[in-house]
Amino acid sequence: MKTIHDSAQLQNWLKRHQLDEIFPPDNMPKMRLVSMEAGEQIYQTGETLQKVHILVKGKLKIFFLQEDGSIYLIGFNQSFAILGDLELFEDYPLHNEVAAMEPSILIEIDKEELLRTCWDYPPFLRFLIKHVSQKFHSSSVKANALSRYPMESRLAAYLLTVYEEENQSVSFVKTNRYTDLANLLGCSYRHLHRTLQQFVENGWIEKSGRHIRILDYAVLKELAKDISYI
Amino acid sequence: MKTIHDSAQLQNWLKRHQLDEIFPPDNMPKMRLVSMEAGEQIYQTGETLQKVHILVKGKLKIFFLQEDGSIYLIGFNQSFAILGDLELFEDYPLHNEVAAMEPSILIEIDKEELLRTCWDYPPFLRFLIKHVSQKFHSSSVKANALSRYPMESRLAAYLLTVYEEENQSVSFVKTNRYTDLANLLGCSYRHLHRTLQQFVENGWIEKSGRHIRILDYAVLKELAKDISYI
DNA sequence: TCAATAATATGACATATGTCCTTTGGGATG
DNA sequence: CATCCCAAAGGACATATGTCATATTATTGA
Repeated sequence: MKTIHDSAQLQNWLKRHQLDEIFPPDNMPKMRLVSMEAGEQIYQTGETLQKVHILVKGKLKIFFLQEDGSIYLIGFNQSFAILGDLELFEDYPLHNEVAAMEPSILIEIDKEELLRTCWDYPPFLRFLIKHVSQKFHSSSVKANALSRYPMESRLAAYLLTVYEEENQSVSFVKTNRYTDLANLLGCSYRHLHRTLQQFVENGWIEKSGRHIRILDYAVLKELAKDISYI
Repeated sequence: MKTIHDSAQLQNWLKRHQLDEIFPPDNMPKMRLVSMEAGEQIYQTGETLQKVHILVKGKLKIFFLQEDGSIYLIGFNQSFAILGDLELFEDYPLHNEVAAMEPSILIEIDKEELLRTCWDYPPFLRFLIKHVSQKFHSSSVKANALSRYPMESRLAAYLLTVYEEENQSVSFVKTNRYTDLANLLGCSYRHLHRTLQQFVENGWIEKSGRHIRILDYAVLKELAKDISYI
């Protein structure tokens, strides 16, 4: 993560996402513009929140890291998102790990600084409420969907999401270790494998090592129902 | 739901739960104190939020009602809780149904009134953020737990929760139609029945019609792991 | 390059859960 | 009281998913 020393650009981003409206003009918190390269990660697991980040450009992947090291995909953030909003007023230990999927630009604000300047600024507080409410809503809808569909559907949904979000151009889904994918989908490695193989046998995907090519987009879409990892 | 015309008592509740601190003293929203009898329900499903309620005394049961009529238990609220906080700034159609489990007292505030008076009042906004964040957190922890344990555990957790929350004195769990319970637990009627029967065979519960008596509290507790419906 | 290690691939079997169908019992209703 | 109906109870079987063991392949480090 590198700091971009360019206050004009910072102003630009603030304007573009109407962030200038949520901070008190006469008491702006100090912020830094930072860039992340594709693949770069912010590790925060276990600690308490120190900095709040606002994604203004690029795409992020959000993980949930468990004690045993296994990883769950939570979702993707694109163009605009806030990281750390939930933990701003409540000191939960962080569980999320964030990785940039493409070169991304974020605004970084120190938590204490943000609280000091915006503690009493209603537009900021309303902004926060809106975002947390939205997160809550989409997360419960997602959780509900995830828990009631079979692996087949969840896998289809996952493949489509990653395919669409990550590298449509290549029409390949690159996975990490399949063990991680299994954890992410909430099933055993064995079962993931079985299901993948079944997809291959049905001609829906093509698989070589950790590369998966989507062959029948429509069928997967049908299988995925309304599940979405976004 | 009956209105309690007693402004002294209202003041009393506001003080007791430190609610006087979250409303602007010079611009208090109009509120009504209302009482609910045990068993009484507030139907809100499908509509958009009109009123916000703050539970100040008693106990509430929160359900989620689906289009097909099936009902899912979301949890219980006791002594103090806010209903409608999520929908205050975002117009989601309501899905929750609320029933009083014992005589309860709530403060009722019209949504528009609340927004008009507190829109710019930071203490109220911060109060809201805190509560929504907490809800979010506990709900994702719960969802995670629920999705990864077998029915046996979820059933045990459910029985214990209802037992503890609802009528410990009688040591009976009264259920509604078992079909509803099955939906609530996210399984088929058949499977619920099978699992209940297995509990009976193991001597953990005693079952006659829709009454279930808990016999082995400890074993169920062990089974329930960290699942909680509260 | 080769051995050591980690990850993938797969078979066999057990368990969890769903679907379908039939029977039974209790309460509502005429 | 007889009848009807809904929900409970349960049998039979199918499918989804997990566990364990083992073989195969890829990766890495000396």
